[in-house]
Amino acid sequence: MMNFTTSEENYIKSIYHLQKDNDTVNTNSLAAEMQTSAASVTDMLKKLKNKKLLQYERYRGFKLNETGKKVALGIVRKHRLWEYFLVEKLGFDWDKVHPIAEELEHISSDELIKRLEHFLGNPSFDPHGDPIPDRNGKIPVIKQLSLSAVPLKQGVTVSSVANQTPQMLEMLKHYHIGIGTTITVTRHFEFDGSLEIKVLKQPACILSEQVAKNVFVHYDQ
Amino acid sequence: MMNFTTSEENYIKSIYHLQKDNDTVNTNSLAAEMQTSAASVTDMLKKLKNKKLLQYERYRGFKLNETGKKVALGIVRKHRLWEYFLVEKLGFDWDKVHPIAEELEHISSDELIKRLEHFLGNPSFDPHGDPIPDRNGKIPVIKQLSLSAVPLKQGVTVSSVANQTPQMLEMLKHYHIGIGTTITVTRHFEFDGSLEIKVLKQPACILSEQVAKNVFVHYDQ
DNA sequence: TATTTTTTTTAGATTTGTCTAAATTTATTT
DNA sequence: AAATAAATTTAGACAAATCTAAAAAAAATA
Repeated sequence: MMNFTTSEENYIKSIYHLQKDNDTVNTNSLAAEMQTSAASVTDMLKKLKNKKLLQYERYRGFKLNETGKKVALGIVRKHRLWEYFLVEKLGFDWDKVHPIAEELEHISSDELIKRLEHFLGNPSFDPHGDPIPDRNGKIPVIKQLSLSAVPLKQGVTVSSVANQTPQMLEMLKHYHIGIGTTITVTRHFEFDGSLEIKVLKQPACILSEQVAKNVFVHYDQ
Repeated sequence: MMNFTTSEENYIKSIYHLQKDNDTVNTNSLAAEMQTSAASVTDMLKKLKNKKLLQYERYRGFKLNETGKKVALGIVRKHRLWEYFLVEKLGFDWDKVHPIAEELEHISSDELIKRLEHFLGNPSFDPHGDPIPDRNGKIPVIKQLSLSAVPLKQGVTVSSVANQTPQMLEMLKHYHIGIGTTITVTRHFEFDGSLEIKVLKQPACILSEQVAKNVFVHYDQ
């Protein structure tokens, strides 16, 4: 496989996250995402097109092709394995690991990642509940729904968090909500969509609809 | 503390290794060490002098000042902690970890290194027997001597290896010699300075003087 | 000591990734 | 459909890290 600079890898990763369900990405949104200028994005798009990682017609937007997606998945895989390491082995709080994993994901050795994965016990999900692609880019899936859609008195387990800003993670930590936390929704307030929930060993508390929409869960069995 | 680019850090580290006992370093030897041109070295020296990390008068050689040495020790510390991690936790052979640690040593988080050190059990020596500086740059010392200077029939333990080229490490692996290996010198051939040695559970073998000089040991007690 | 050799530095380019400002293309609104 | 606004690209510049070739300084030698 080819080698990429840290900067190229960061662009590839951001495009991957923006295009999600295969939507075409536009220059300004990538520039905003990466906190850079539209001109810089255009410059990099030319390079990545030359390296045959994306479809791109000027003024027409762009998206990663199959090769580009594979590269992106490799980076995402490294990022999430390192996050798992930082939380599970080094004891970091889950809301502190992102910037460190942003650096570690660019370490190039494949052998390192293979061994790290094995050392960690081949985890399928990172500390935020995001799936870790396997060596072939295959992503594990679980059936999950937003906490805001959960029926009353139904025990559910938190499986991932959509908005992963430090602000959100800090807030969830305050409510003692993390991946694996078991939650029961006790009331649903029609007025503003807020929820009263119960976490084991914690007093009942109220979550705004905005928060609840970003917390994803699966049913306990 | 200040931040440095990967390139600056690599120069600082190489100067540190070359100046050893505080000798002045010259441009060509640093260029050779870093496999770059003398002109590039001069360029970088100007930058590092501006950042007040070294004494440098043109045409007169250079050496790290106290600030520079502290920075260097920080990088060496990270390198050796990562090597320890790679060997002890991920199961790498000791002759394979250097290039990976060269990348990992530039990851910037201090908190990461603090936690990594604790996770590893605060090791004092890396897998090649080199001392790991502590958070304040203090380096642990042990009394050691070259295997070539060990008296006959005296049990000694390998504590470090001076020449760490892949070739040397490969060779020692072949002889089943590593850090912590117990060795007894059984004969000393005057003719070429070679040694006959005995490693536990291994047949006796002959080491050239060149190899023996690079293997450092301490007495068992 | 004068000359030659070696070492080091400077001068001027090159590549990568970035920028601002201007030009161009596309989209939106009267 | 013109005119205006928004999005995108191009042009030209800059900083970092590197290079080669030429110049300058120091060291070695005759």
